[in-house]
Amino acid sequence: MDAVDTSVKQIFPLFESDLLDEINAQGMIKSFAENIQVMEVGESLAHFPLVLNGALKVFSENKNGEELLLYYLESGDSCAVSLKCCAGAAKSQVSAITETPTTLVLIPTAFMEKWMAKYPTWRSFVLNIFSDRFDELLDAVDGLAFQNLEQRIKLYLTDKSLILKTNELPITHAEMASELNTSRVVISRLMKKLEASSFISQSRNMVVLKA
DNA sequence: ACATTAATTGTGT
DNA sequence: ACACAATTAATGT
Repeated sequence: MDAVDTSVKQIFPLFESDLLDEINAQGMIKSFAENIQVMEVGESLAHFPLVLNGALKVFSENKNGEELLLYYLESGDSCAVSLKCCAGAAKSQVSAITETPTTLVLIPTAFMEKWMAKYPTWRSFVLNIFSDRFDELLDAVDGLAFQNLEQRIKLYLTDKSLILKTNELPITHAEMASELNTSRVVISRLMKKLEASSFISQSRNMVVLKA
């Protein structure tokens, strides 16, 4: 399919054309609607995902069903955790859910390593993915360890508005609570504060970031 | 247009 | 953390 080639090319302009051809030949395009579980804890991966467009959130989930948001993926990203899984044939420790309608290119894991050796651009792409995600993870951990919840909320909201490309965020306090894994009441109280300091304004199912 | 209900948000202990 | 009050959106009549 030529559509594959052209869109991959647009998003990963650095890839050499041989590599694009291989992606074109081996990759499968898959589109998802918004709010679809793309990956679940415990699932093992036969394919390595590249995000063409859209956005997904990646989070870890404990046995009680509590979530903790790790990071967002958007166009041009991929997931370091799935890289690890490919390499070690390990099972995924995280889940991913589409945040907007999303399309992915799925590449059979077998090609991962071949391409690493064959294509310098692929190699550096993969290394970059690792480094980017690692940084984001550090941020997340830093937030957990050192920042107060108010800071985390601010970060969460600004991040989300970046991903969704709007500052009108259709979320409930309960959803935020589960992603940042606190209780809803605490979120409500902090959100009230943020509203008072006119960082946001809110109404039912809606938070608006102020400029 | 009004009443009923369910979901979301606010507050006091 | 819990319980409950207040508010708002959705639905039926």
